[in-house]
Amino acid sequence: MVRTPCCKEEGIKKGAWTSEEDQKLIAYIQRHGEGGWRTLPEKAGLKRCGKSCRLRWANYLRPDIKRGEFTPEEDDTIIKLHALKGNKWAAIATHLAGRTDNEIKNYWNTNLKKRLKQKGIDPTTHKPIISTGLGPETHKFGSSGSARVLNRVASKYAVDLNRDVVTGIIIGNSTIIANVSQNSGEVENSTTTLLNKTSTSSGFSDNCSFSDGFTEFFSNEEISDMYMDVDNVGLMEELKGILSCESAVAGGVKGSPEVNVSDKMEFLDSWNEEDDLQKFVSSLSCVFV
DNA sequence: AAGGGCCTCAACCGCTATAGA
DNA sequence: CTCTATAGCGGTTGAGGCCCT
Repeated sequence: MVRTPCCKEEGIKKGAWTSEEDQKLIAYIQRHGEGGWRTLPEKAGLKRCGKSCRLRWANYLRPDIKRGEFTPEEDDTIIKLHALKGNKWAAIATHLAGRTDNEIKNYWNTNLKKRLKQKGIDPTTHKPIISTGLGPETHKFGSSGSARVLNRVASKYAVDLNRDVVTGIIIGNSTIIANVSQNSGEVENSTTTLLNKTSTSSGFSDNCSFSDGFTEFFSNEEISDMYMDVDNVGLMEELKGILSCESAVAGGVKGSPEVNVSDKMEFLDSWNEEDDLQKFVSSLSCVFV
């Protein structure tokens, strides 16, 4: 099979952009907006292929691009999101305002990957590289587990997850959860319990495993494919595990009432029928949409 | 000062996804 | 439904700068 070349024309320039070329591209986009990359070079008077123009604009010339060093907070977010999504640089970039996928990818490959290795963490699996001899230390009921259960419930009852809340759970950002929680009106105890747990659990601590493939968080179809055959027993067990986890500390979500362990267990004891799960889904007003 | 090795990051390449005819 | 053009993504490359000997 013969591939269609990216740039048909001869005499197309490659390599580093000159400031003159940059100015031409900026001026053209300011006048006509983004898009139409195929025809843009000719119209803008550039001897470049459209793809090259798009990349130059997206990765370097766009006015909203943030320059300079990555902050520790950004580092943290990238590591967490990489554990969650893998090498989905564009998806990761959507969580870092002003940073491009290319920039994040380069930064990961040149800095963060090494840093994780130095800490004894496999940058691909985000698990410790050196075995303790006692088997892998993973948190069954960390935030990843909580989010996984939400996925399973969502897929079973064909509802969509509120991405903001789930993202908050995944990256351990209680502010996101709290904001959405407060905006969604009254939140029942079950929601509060789960959010308290998920927002204050070990989350992305060193021994928390993220090898479960959480890219599915953001597509209900993907979730369904993976979890359609999950039975209620498994769901109930995981939910019970999350809600009864001893390390859970209530009060992680601002403005949420604290929930004590006996409350949780009383709540769980009543969960024996399929429609209890359905009630659970409808009660999680700020998680499911 | 020279040059070799390493690192960074902009840019390219190949592929897939998507829209529209 | 099929085909084609275009956009977008992720992996890879290579120029240039820096550091060390």
